[in-house]
Amino acid sequence: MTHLKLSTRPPFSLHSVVHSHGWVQLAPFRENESSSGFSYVVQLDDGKVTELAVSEEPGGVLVSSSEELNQAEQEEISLKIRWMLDLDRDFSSFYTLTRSEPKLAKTEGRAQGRVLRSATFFEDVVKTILTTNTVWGATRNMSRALVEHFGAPLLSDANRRAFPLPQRLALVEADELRLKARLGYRAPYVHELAQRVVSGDLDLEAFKSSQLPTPEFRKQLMAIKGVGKYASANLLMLLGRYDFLTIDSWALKMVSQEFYAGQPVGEAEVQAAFEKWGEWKGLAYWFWDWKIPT
DNA sequence: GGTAGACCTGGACGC
DNA sequence: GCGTCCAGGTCTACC
Repeated sequence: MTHLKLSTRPPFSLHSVVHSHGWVQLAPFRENESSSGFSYVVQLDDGKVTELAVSEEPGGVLVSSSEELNQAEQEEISLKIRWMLDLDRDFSSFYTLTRSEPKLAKTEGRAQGRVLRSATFFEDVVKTILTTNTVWGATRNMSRALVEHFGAPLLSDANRRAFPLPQRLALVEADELRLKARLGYRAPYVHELAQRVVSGDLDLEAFKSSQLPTPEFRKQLMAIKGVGKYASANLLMLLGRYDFLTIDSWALKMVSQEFYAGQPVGEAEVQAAFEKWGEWKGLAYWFWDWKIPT
């Protein structure tokens, strides 16, 4: 077992990152309620599969690997966890704005802002496609089935597997994805995505550091089959681009209830409601203290 | 550019 | 237990 300690920019709360959205419920994540952290099975560049247990400690997080790691593997894990938890981002200007908004009054105290990501952007794109046009339970089932059938196993426990690499999914027929992972009509989208990544046609990991303006970047995301308006906005959030809102049916319902007395609203009204938040509008929307309709 | 219909799964509901 | 209906985004064909 190898332990790594990673520092973070304060304020930081691992609990807030883990509960920022539902990703921790999707395999190969597993929530650890006793430590307010999580575990995650990952396949490293050299092929090694290890399970990481992540918990909070003063000044940062502790990462415990189930396998012994050499220096290069430790550095790879550090980079992955820093990305997954967005440890280096500065949220101070967002918190300055939230201090004058009662609906976001608790955000700074809870250190909310960081959004949990998967280790690779490929994994996040696939999972986002799995959230479209379905209920959350089905998304969880599809993600779990992908991992169970196509993920690389831990040497010590074949029941724990990493999220499948694009190389693996590119070799699987779309029909097999449909049948075994119950992906339905999404199967050819995931299959084509994996093939494009493997062929070099699409460098998804480079998206993490793209400098393109958000509107153009969004067009790139929407060029991926299966990624439309909602999915692209969700992926922009995951990449730390908060100047674009995730508008889905839930957003329309919430904004209608919160700002328009229950009257039907469209995308324009949702955008208008959060326009003043500028580069932080996605986060303001995400952590807003909504009035949940009864 | 806008719109209608198909795609697929799982939950809710009625019988 | 079985059948039916519906919600949930995106794509494609068509206008």
